[in-house]
Amino acid sequence: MARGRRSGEANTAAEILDVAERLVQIRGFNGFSYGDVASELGITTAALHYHFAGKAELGEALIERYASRFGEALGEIDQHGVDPAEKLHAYANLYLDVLRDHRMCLCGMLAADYDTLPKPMRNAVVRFFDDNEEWVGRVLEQGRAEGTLQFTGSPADAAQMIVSGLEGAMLVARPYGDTNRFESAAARLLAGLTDTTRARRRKPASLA
Amino acid sequence: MARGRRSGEANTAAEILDVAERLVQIRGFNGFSYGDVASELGITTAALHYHFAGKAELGEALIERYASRFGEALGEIDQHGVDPAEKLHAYANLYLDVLRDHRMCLCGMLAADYDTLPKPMRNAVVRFFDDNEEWVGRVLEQGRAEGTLQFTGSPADAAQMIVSGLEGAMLVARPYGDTNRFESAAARLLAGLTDTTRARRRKPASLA
DNA sequence: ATGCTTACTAACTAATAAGTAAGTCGTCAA
DNA sequence: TTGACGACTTACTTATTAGTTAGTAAGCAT
Repeated sequence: MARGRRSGEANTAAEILDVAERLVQIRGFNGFSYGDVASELGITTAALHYHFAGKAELGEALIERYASRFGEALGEIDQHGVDPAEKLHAYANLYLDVLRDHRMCLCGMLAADYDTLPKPMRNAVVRFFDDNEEWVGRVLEQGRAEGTLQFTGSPADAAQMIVSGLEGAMLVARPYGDTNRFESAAARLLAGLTDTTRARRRKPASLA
Repeated sequence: MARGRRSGEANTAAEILDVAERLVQIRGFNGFSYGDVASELGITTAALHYHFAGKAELGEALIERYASRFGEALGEIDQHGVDPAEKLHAYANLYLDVLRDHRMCLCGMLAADYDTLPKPMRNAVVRFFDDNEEWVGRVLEQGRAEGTLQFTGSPADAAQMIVSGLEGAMLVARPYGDTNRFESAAARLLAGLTDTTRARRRKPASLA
């Protein structure tokens, strides 16, 4: 035990990730520095460089951990939630929990910063969305097969709208500091799939 | 005339806003510097400070101009678009035009950066969303009155979902570099309002 | 022609940024 | 008990940041 020298005695790498994660979710990847993280933990920036070679590597580790936790949460929903509609609500609640912490989704924030990110981080961000959409798509497919969910077009397409809709609802809710805004938008987003009075087979409306 | 001394002879303040606007939309407010703008225009950062006291003031001017242009575009839709459903599609196309330029909505981007913004910029960002939601809300109200648009709850609530849904669709589409992603999500978002078993075709507009 | 204003530049500064090299201190395995 | 290792710190460097100060060239009004 007590492998470190610091008072807290805990796993410094994990603490760095905790602080950096919160800062990215609140301030964006270009809105925080190694100095911010270090001073909050009472260590030096050199210590950060010891654990994570650079900001790029820290960022990668951040997404990796976030995605894996998110994946675990999805697994838990799969185990507990029976009804696809319930699964979707549980999924939206994952976002709500983040928002309640006054945070943006890590990857939603990084999507905004996308053009400034190192390539490995970019790839990891896209993978996060891919994985999420795949999971939501499977739930939608299941719901349609069971007859409890209705939507037009492919499950993948509908999943894209759900995921990006939730991300957008978080994005806009934060400036208002109002979780109700998110809850209302999320509910409306999902209502379109569970409302049985909605049309069943309409032509795929096109923009423009 | 020819009040400036630079070769291009044009309005430097407007050029600064043009460059800064693009940089914010692509890289975020913390992802560009006075130096970036200045070097792109072939002037010094001191010249930027002459026109805009600081980054905060530049940011304010950016939002003000963007919001006013957006407001003009909404006014044009009001003049030309008869049908509320068409208005909504025209509204979504405003976003699509931005995305085609590989940009995020200025205020969507600033919503991500919100916690790091000076207070005047924060207020201006919220005002942008308020104005947009108000406009969309009015269109929804009109559509419901005409019977061409259907939705539950208040128009303001539904407008919130539309606006944040479109912002999210832009946010997520950019990492994929795929405007189709946005178009598909936007169409689906609006389909929920126009697409019911009752309204198969839009009826002739009885109101302007 | 003189002075005022506009639109800048050159040349700084102080603060912060990420990153590096070398050394220190405690723990553990042999 | 020693010496390797892990987890740091001290003390830097180099680049970039926003911002300032003083000066200057050109045009305009009087």
